[in-house]
Amino acid sequence: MLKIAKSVEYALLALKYIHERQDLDCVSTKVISDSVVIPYELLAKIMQRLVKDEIIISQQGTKGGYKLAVPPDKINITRIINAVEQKVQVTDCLVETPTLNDCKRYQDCCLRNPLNQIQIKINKLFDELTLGEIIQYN
Amino acid sequence: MLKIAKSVEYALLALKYIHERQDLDCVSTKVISDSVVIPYELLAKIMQRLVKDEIIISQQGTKGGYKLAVPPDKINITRIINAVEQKVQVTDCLVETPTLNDCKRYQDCCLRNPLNQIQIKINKLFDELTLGEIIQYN
DNA sequence: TCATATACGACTTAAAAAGTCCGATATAAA
DNA sequence: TTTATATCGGACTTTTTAAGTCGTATATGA
Repeated sequence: MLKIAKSVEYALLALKYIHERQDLDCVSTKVISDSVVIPYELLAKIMQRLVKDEIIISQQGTKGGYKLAVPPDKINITRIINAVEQKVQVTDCLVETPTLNDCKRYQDCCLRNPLNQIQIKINKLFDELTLGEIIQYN
Repeated sequence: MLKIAKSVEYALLALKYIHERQDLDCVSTKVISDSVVIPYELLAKIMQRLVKDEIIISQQGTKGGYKLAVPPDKINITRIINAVEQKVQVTDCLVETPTLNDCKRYQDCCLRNPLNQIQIKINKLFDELTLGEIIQYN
């Protein structure tokens, strides 16, 4: 439990790789997937999500690829997570106005409140961590 | 991603229920599963794990059941989580001396270090939260 | 116009979580 | 001492989610 999705790890690794190759105009999915060892098709999908969220900029066609849209220390991990994953919750019933569908015992669920506190604190951890801090290792 | 296992939620709910029924000598799995609405067989397994970790005390046979082994504010959530779940890690490769089996890119994995920092902070959140604090709601 | 890219959706497979079943042992009470 | 009601413990099945794959369309530099 409490596991970070592979797609988030792959996104971080790919973003690091792109940053290291700033000298190049852009880096292709193929090159990244070969270098970092990430399944090509999967990485391709992740890259597209990062483009949508304007974390990277794409260049289509031959000699195409991606480059960072923002310097690494201006991007926090929350933004990357949200770009790549949809369900990022400690428990399912942490929605504004839960119904029986979201929380079987929503009328007197003693867990929702404290778990929400946990959720807020975990979110804060990722808010305060930037891509720049991650990629400084190694 | 980052989801808390149902078994942990069930454990917390069950422990709360037992605490509320301190007046009784002990509470059976049947009564808890009916009251809190948790699948009986699943809860039975969870209760056994809580016994093994000496969070609750069991009384076998007719009129048997469980009671808390310790007051709720003396049990932190980490202990409950560890009793009930085995794999509680942000990423798989957070082991002492990772091999290629644990981490495909362990030789120059730039993620292990920062993710471990995250792991430590999340662990701290659960260390500092007691069952007493959880069950005070509602 | 061709080779090499990204874009996007649908699909399949694999792994993990959740839930079930079964046979055993313990024990209070009839 | 028998019976009903519990816990105990492992194996198993089902469901859900995550991970990975495939196919087709579009863009673009050489």
